[in-house]
Amino acid sequence: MVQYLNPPLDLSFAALSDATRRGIIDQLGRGDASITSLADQFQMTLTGMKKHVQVLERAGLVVTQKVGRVRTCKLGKRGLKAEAEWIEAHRKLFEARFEALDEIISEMKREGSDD
Amino acid sequence: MVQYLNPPLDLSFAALSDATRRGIIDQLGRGDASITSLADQFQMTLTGMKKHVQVLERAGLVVTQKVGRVRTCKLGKRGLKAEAEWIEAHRKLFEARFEALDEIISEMKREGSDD
DNA sequence: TAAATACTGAACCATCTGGTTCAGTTTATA
DNA sequence: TATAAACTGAACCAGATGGTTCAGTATTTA
Repeated sequence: MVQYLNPPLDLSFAALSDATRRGIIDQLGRGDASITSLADQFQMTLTGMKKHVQVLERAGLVVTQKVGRVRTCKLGKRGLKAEAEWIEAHRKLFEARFEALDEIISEMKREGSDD
Repeated sequence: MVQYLNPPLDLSFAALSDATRRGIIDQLGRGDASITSLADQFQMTLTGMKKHVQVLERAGLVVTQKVGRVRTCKLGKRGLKAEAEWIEAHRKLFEARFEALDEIISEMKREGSDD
């Protein structure tokens, strides 16, 4: 058996699998925001929004800081590097597979039906 | 409120959030495989593996075809384009944010403490 | 044609998810 | 100092997830 463990990828892909959370990232790209303002924008309770932000925080995509009674959320420095790398590496795998198929198909066309 | 809906991204990011499923993609990059061979490699019941493959199939990342009693799994033509695009677009957002911060910091250093 | 192989579907299970409400606590503001 | 604002935590809920077992069906193979 082969082991494929990468907890940070698990957490960040899971975080990105929800449209609201992708929207929060979008929003934070336009400027830092409080839990309240995010909750307003996404028409959700404060508690609900807090949970989403926590998911993003555990994935390292967002960092928060509480000053006074306001918790400000911003994009994390960690960014999406690891995710981009996984995706790009595997895009190549996908493409390589199709090239291999294309070769086989061309081969078959050249030789008639074989194998 | 803003609406951020993109069902395919939901499905594919969710599919990618599991290490076993990322491993299956890895494996299919090295060649097509039956449910049985995947179940062996990942030490899982056939039924369990079938579910994982179904998740990947619904996300469009894998296609399968049953010939005789064997179901062969291969990487889907759809690939990871949409996912790569989302990630790249948002990596830029992350970076832009930090550049903005850097500017503010430099500004503050130049002018002493202000604002 | 009998036995083995490969899959499939239903049912179950514990845990996680995406939301809620309600009852606090802490911090500003009038 | 009383009230409002912003958050927090616990508890609940329905439904999804990641696995399992068990009982089939369909297809090879001996």
